[in-house]
Amino acid sequence: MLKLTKKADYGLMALKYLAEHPETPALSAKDVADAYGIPAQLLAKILQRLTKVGLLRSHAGMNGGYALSRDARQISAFEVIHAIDGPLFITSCFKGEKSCDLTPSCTIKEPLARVNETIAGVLKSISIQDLAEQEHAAGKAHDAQGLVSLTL
Amino acid sequence: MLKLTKKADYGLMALKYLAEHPETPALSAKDVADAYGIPAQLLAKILQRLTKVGLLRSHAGMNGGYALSRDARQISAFEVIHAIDGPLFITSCFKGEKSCDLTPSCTIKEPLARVNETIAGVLKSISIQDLAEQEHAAGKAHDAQGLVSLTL
DNA sequence: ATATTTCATGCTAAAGCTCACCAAAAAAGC
DNA sequence: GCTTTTTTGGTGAGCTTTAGCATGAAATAT
Repeated sequence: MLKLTKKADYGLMALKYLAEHPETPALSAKDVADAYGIPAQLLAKILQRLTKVGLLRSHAGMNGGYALSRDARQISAFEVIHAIDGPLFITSCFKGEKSCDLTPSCTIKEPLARVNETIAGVLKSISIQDLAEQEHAAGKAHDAQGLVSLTL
Repeated sequence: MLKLTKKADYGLMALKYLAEHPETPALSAKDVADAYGIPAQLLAKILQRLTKVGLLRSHAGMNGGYALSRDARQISAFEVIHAIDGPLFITSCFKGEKSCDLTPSCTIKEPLARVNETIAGVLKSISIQDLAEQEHAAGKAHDAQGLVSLTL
């Protein structure tokens, strides 16, 4: 449980791949799909969505493809996940703005909302660049330390 | 996305309700279901599972029902969620022990595993007692502060 | 014994996710 | 201008998960 969808995984992988190849002006959806062995059609849709929200810049035609619209350091994992999977709510209660449909007694959501914000904060603190660096510097101890406080 | 199931919600609500009524020796599934307006049959299954993992103690027969097997302070939200929804994995990659099925190139899972542990840590730091107190002391500033560190 | 309640299954809809197919528009190269 | 490459958009089928219901068996207090 509490896992994100394959779409989000694919999206993160694709952005990481783009971040690792800054020299090429654009990479096609098929290039990325082949590199990771993920379904091309599905990845295409994902990249389209990421383009629509402004994380990617698309270029049609030959030698076209996708490229990051910002520096990899400026794109958080949270943005990617949010763009693909929608708003993240840990409780299945609030599906929008209003609270529980029939149960006004869902007294759980308040404390869990804090948890929600904490998780969001963690994901916001991780950039695509972090994901890309992870591979090159596998096992290398990293000095950067994100501290997240949770107040109940 | 990234939301837990209604079952987990119901489970947390039920345990919180039990924690709020320590005077009664046992509460039936129907009592809890009626109190929150959640389907009784579904809640029964959830409580059965929580009993099986040892979080609850069941008592059959008349005036029977369920009761916490430990102090509410000793039961974490993580245990409840884990018991109901199974192990929490943020990536859809590792479905067990082995990594990605066809893609050995899922270079995302390592950094996300850290996120996973962080979230688990947050959930472990929250007890049923915390949930129960939340209602009585709504708006009251709480001194306890759980600190979770995330090292990328 | 009997009524009440938990326990243990199995089953059926409903929803979401994954993935594939197809046609159309855009841009570059010949 | 035509072809090729690539994005864009719609649609639908197969699958898994989830939510909820129904039913019967075991346990227990009165």
